[in-house]
Amino acid sequence: MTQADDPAAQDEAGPASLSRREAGKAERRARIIHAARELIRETGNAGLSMRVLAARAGVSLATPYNLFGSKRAIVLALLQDVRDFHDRFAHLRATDPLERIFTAVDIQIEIYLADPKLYKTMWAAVFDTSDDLRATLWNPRRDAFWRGLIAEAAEAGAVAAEISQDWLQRQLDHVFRCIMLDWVVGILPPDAVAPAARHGYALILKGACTPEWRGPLHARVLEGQARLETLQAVRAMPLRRGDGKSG
Amino acid sequence: MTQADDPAAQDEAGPASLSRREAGKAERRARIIHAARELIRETGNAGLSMRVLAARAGVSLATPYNLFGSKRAIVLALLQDVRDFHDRFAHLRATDPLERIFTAVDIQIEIYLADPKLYKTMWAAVFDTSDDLRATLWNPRRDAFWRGLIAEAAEAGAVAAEISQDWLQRQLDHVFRCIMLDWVVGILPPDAVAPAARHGYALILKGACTPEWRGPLHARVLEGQARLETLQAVRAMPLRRGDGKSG
DNA sequence: CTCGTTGCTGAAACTCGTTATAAGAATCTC
DNA sequence: GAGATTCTTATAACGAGTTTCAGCAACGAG
Repeated sequence: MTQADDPAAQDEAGPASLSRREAGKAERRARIIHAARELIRETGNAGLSMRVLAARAGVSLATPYNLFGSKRAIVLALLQDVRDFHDRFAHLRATDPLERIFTAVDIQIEIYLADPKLYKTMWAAVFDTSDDLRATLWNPRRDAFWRGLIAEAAEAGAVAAEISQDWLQRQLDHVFRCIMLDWVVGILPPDAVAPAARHGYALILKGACTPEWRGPLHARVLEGQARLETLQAVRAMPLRRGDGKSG
Repeated sequence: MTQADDPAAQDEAGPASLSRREAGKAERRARIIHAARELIRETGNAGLSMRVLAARAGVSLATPYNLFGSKRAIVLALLQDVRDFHDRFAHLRATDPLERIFTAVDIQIEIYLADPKLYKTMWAAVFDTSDDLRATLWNPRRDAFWRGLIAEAAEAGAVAAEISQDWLQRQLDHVFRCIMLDWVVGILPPDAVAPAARHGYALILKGACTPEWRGPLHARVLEGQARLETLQAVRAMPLRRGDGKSG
């Protein structure tokens, strides 16, 4: 749907300065990434074996290891170009600084849920504790983005001055990550992801806000609860199995 | 499938009621669990291979798979007997219903941090998304315990009536789990785990509490921040400076 | 005691991620 | 263009988790 095969999307600077050797490597890298995305989309998490990936990318088995280091690094490399998110967020104008935070969360979740096979695999790689690749994910840009949103909210007087913005962001991130994890393993159904995230964010932000913002945030908490309960009620309804897919 | 549902398999209190066959299985199970704990304590996460484990437990390689199903199931089985926690918590008397919640968190963290090798491995297994074993961890007892604490707090008028206790508990759990994850992968140093958890819990509970409890919870948020900043300051201090407690 | 069942053993095999190694091709340097 | 460097390729191998299967010992019931 997005730029699935866009090899030029990853080099941001000097295209002419690349030696031929480096250009070859970059092209092989792109082929591997492309093949990985395809394979994950086709067969899901389990379908991505390094041997199949190498064959699909038209390289030897050793090459992905030379260029990326490990399978997990390849999967995490897919996460890099989520700049789609920043584009979509840049187009957004909201006066309410807290509204901006909630919208950012929504956009992010929408992107992930639109391609479950791919992003479930990627988030599973995020929660992999085996090797030491967290620096890849702890993107400074991503961090800076959220910290900026919180700083804006603080400047607007929504977040209390004595609250540590760094730790506020971390706690929000905890909620987000665990909700993603629950989605990946199937505890949380897709349509509950956004409400659950909004509920958690509202709860934490309500704990960190100035008195005059308590009302709106409390309303958001209740709204999140209401949506979640509606979903659970629908799901608990047993016999209403009217999802006959014809064709 | 075969057995797979033997609720009190590890309980050695009732030997008479078990048939000899079941007793043998239970004893093998216990040996495997024991060997697993030993091996993890000795060599850490990576040192636990199924072949070594089987040899140490004095069983064949196939037996752990017969009795548990997978390596991950064995590691998660270690998590079952944290009844140590319930014992320690039962001895505790606190009038403040929120104080009880924070103390429960502290006790739990204390148990985990006291045996890092073992519990880092176990928590890593919790975050493993490969197979479908979440039911093992989503212990109904554990859930009921926390839900009970929150219900007590609600009865005492600390948690607002219109707040969903189920989702409040889930959001608290999100913070707890992600903090554990950050500890496992090394993002969060051991001495920051408890303050970070208290900070997150205070923030969320403050977002869910009744007006009269805002003050104490706000104080807890600030206290958590202060402890975290102290730790960061200590850590940022280069070591050539006299580290001793200069009076 | 006898027979059928249960389930462990031992060994082999399979898949997967990862590494090692030798050979050879492409690229850079002069 | 010749030599040196760098990287890919092909293939084998290792160790890991997991499965399979024949053989056999222990167990439960009659």
